[in-house]
Amino acid sequence: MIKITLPDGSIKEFEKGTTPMDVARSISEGLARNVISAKFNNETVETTTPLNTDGDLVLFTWSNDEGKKAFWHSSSHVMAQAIQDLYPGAKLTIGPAIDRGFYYDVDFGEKKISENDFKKIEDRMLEISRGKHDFALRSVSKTDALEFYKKENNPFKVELIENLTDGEITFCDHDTFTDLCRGGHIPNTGIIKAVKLMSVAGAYWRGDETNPQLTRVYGISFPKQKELKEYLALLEEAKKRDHRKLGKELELFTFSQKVGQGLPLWLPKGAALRERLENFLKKAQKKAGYEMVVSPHIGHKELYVTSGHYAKYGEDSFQPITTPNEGEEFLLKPMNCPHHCEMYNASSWSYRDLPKRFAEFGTVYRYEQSGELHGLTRVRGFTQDDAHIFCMPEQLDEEFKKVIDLTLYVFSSLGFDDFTAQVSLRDPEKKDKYIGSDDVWEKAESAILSAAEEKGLNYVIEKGEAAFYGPKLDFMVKDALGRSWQLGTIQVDYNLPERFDLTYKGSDNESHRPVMIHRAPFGSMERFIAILLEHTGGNFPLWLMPEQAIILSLSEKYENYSQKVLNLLENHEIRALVDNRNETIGKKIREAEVNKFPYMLIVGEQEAKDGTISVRKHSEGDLGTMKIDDFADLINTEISSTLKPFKT
RNA sequence: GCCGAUGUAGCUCAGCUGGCUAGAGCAGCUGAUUUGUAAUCAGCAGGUCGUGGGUUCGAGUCCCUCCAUCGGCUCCA
Repeated sequence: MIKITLPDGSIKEFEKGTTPMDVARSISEGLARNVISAKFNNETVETTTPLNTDGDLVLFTWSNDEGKKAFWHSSSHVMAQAIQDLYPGAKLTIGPAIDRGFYYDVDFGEKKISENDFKKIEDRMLEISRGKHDFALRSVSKTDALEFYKKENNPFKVELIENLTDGEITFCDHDTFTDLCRGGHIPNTGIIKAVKLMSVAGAYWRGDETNPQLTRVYGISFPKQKELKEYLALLEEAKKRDHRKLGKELELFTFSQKVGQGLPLWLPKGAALRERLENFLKKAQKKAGYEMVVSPHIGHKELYVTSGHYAKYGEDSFQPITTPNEGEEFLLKPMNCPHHCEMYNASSWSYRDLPKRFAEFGTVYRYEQSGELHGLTRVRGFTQDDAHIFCMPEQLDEEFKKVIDLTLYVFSSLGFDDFTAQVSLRDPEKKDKYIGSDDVWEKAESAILSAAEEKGLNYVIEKGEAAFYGPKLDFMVKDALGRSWQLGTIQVDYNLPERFDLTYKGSDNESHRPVMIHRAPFGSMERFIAILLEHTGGNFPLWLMPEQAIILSLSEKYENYSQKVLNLLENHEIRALVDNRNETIGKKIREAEVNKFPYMLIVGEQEAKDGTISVRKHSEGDLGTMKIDDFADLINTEISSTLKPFKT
């Protein structure tokens, strides 16, 4: 007999060789019907894996992430089988589950696959599913595994197997199909009731650009048709929050083919919104001891040779501008740090002067690959809310933590509570990608980790994601479609101070090297506003809204009174405008709702007589009649509930 | 940059297998109406169908180039 501990702490005894499915059945028939995967002693097992020791067992259903993962992973096997049936000679590579669905990377040879092929693959998948084939995992020796795929003439699987250890290789069979697989399947294909292929894309073998490109087929599947419909409806909803669509509708920004791709044009409303965000941060930064600086949009090539950026990115940048007479080379500024280093070098500093915090809303230009550009989230010209802190090594910890506080303040003021902190360290396997000594990197990395730890951040560690000059702490936020974007960033840098020979005089009257922190709480104005748009659906916090209210006159007769109301609102520093068009009040309200005005103030005969306004709140409706002063109080209360002053 | 898709009026879209002067709604303009909480009515105007080339008696429609956009990959100082 073995003892199985369930998540609720209860312990049950079973015969040796019992399976997770048996355990489920012993609890209830309902659970047995719904269980689709399991973990035993924290390792993924099949529902049919015999259990031979005591241990902790967790059963998963569709409602768990692990259950979905097994479901989608199994679905990718089914898709692979369908593809092999329909396209003999197609070579399979890898096919994992992802956050939303699954994909399989396939080498189709000469054959091109497009969306037109989806229907028949989906149909074949459903046909396989209906066969209710069991998934069965079995061990194979390395020799047999290699022989299997050599016979299939599949170099990709052969390469994968060659990197595996003999004795740990498993194949998974279902129906007539066999795949190299480490496990984690649903009991049988029958519970896959709905499938949809989403898109095809090119993807490089093993993620390496120099490798052959494979065709990646994305799909998603569900245990019920209804859930697929709901998922597709959800995607449609998400499209409505797309910042590119909202930005156009709300007249915040635009792009022009003539101006050039990836170069956003900020329209009056968007520019005003940006300015409010900038002023908000400037105010907090002032309190936190930052000083504003300004640097030019181009810089001498030597500047970037010194910083090391030229060696790293020179070839892939916008190419230098050459002066006509002297032949000197200038680069469009791709980052502000070298400029700020030279500003630091303009004076000599004592340890008493540090930390020195130079801040700048610096517009930079980077030659991003054309296929990478994406609305406002990935552009070629953008403005960083940049600052560089020059401090003594012993001040690093405290300064770093202060920057975390500032970033958290920015995020909470704008309602971002669902971010992930990511500590990006260097890839220890590829040290040549980075500059600086091991010693310096270790210091910087441990400084970040301890600060993140001390601030109680819920963080993940990503190796190989560091900048070439130092590790960083990034604040990641998802867009409407669930894609993750880096917003705020804080980076520790021992390298630029070295390269620019930055010094300060210590209390010992000796010259010392300061440490540098690069930081941008928004990241860039462009990306931040884009993600904010997607999170709020265009209903920004009231303090940020381009217009906070619109005065709707009942007819042109009340033009004078509308104007008077507008003046009063301006006295209260409320941003408003008047809609005095010759249209019905119904139409004016509808348009104001569509355009997301937070408050609609309706004025007619009654209001003009009483000196009041009729207040309607966006998407909520009529709030009744009130005095202007009361409305101003309402606005100010709402603003102060989200926008609190920064406390150092 | 690579793989796949898309590009018709300011916006959202229709235009079947190539065939008269390319359509609609919204927005715009003009006029009527002077309005009480999500679209008043009528009229007018607006497009060299992304670009350049080709096939054809004839191209928005078929083929190729380039540009831009969308979904991914790679990249992201």
